[in-house]
Amino acid sequence: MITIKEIANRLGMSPTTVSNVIRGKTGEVSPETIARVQKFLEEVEYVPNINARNLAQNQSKIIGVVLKTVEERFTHILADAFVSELLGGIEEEIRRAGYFMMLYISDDIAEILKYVATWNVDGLLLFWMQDDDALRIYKKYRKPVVCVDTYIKKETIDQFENSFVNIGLTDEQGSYDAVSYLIQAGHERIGFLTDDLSGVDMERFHGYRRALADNGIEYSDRYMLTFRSTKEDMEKTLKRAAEKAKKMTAVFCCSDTFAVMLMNECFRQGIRVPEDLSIMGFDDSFTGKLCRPALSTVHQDIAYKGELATKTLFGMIRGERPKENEVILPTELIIRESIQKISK
Amino acid sequence: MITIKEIANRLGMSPTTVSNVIRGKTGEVSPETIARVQKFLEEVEYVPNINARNLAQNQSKIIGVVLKTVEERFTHILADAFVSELLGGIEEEIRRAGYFMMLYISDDIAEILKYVATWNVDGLLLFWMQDDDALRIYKKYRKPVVCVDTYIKKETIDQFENSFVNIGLTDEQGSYDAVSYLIQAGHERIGFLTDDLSGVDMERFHGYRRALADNGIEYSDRYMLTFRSTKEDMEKTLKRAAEKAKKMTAVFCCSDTFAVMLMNECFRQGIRVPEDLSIMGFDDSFTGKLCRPALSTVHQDIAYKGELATKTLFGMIRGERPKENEVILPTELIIRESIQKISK
DNA sequence: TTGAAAGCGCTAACAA
DNA sequence: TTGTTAGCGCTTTCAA
Repeated sequence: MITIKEIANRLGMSPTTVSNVIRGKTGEVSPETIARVQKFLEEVEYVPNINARNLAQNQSKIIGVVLKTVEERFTHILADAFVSELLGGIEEEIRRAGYFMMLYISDDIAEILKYVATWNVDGLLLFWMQDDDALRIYKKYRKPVVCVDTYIKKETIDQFENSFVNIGLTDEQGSYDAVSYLIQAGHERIGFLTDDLSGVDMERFHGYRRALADNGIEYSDRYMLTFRSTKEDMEKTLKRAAEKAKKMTAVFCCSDTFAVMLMNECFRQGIRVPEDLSIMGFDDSFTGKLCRPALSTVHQDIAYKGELATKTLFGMIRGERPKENEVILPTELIIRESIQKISK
Repeated sequence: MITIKEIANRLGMSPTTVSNVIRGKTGEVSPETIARVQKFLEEVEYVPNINARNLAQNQSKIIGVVLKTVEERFTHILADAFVSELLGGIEEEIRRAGYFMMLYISDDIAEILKYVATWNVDGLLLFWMQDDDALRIYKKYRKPVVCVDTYIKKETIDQFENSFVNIGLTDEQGSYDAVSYLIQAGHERIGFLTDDLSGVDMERFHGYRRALADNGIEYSDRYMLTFRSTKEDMEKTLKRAAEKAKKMTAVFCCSDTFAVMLMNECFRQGIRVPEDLSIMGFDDSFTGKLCRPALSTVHQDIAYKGELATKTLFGMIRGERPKENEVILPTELIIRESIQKISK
């Protein structure tokens, strides 16, 4: 690969001039020189060494995308429909901005911080962070960060010195709407399916509880259906959840992925959907759109969420202070076939 | 961020010594020094600047993953179930090896080459390349490359100087098996659904043709069902494909994604699956596993394919010459519910 | 308008 | 066993 120095030699000028042309600092270069250099650059197909540039400029043109995963997850996190749709939106925005995406997947915040520092990443996209994790990252990192689907305490936000930004969703309301619909349809024994009752799922749980309460239905722990989504436990706990669900008439699931998995487990166990059990999902991801019976779910625009988060991040990188520290995207209830009206 | 030089100053020793400790070149350093340095490194939480290291060593610790996409694809390529499962396998292997993954998505080989050169990527994973594209990349790049699902001409292989490696599949046989099964089940008017009749799909088409021929069924163009998978055309051409399929009793699809989309379009148009139309997929991806009626399909181990490709690449990076320039992974026919036996 | 020179943080050849 | 020094390719300040 040819270097600037070499080009300068061959053209009989200084590296500075060549560099100036390359970087479009053309105010300081005469038109003829510009033309000569540009012509030559094309001839030799010059490609800059980004490591050298980054070192000199103390930047990286990399956006770090941080996915906290659990060890031994039942499938790789990238294979999840929700995640991959989200990443699609993000990748496209990053590419459009002339940046590069680097994925940091780990269950260990310290490790992620190490990667981010070592690559000198220009901006960070954080997903589903727990309270202190986002703050820990920010405290060390001190460059633009945008969170997605992150609920943190008021006190924690204050420590962010006005630079906490989250792209969220009307999780509570979305789940409230969905569960209310189930209740309108005659259901009372409504399960709640999750694998980790925190963050987003906790909000959805609140919505679920509120809908029950508003309709005078008493909540009971028996309605909690919980997966352990490791390779080892998934099958077992899925099976158990479906069995437990036999005592109910409907289940609200915290994601379409889970809803569809439950649906399939039901088929396996001879539980008919929706005749024996109504199922409601959340996300309206690709998976959910294509299953049968078609899944009723809480729609969100997944790819747009990723796009918006990325755009917001680039705004901050350009030095714009975000107007608000939270953007809450809407949800919409979509009714398809997986829910049956029943008479009490 | 603290630098090696700074550390050396504070410890009253030379940068070389510190660097040697960091890189585990401990043969040349006394135990006491090692201990002192290591203790200090932890104290100050030293993180190397990877740009500087890469510049000095002329490497990058990056594996480039090249996905050639079409402009205005109907969904982002990352959102495809097959792609995301594959990437899952790859990402995990790359991470395990202590490398980093960078995605290069473009419809333009020249652009991809630019990225690869600019980042000085240590190895390249190429997918579904057309004949000359893989060669063009290799010719310029001249570092380890592993292709996945790439069919190229014999002459082209020769130009690779023994360093062409492909991880492939028994595409032709897999499709032959599937279509043969359909024929055994009494089908004769069997459609073939693809969006781009080249590479992998072309092989599958060969298998389809061979199965027809072996059973004395004449092929006709009328059986070709073709999507145009851009945002604009997808819906329209999907609709048309389903309509065309009304004249058939079965359709073999080149991917589960397409199979499931067709299935849904059928529901929309009131075509019952499998009563009116049997559908066979290919890949056995997550999407296909969860739809109803459960999809009959040609199974392949997608994540493993990614893993194997990545492992092979790392072998080459370590300087091992690959034993063979092609590994062909097996397929297996999986019969679920989307196919109906019919009497002729 | 152009060029010389220092420096980004690290590695590596060589000397001590 | 440790240190000196040059250099990776680029940017940037400052002088010409």
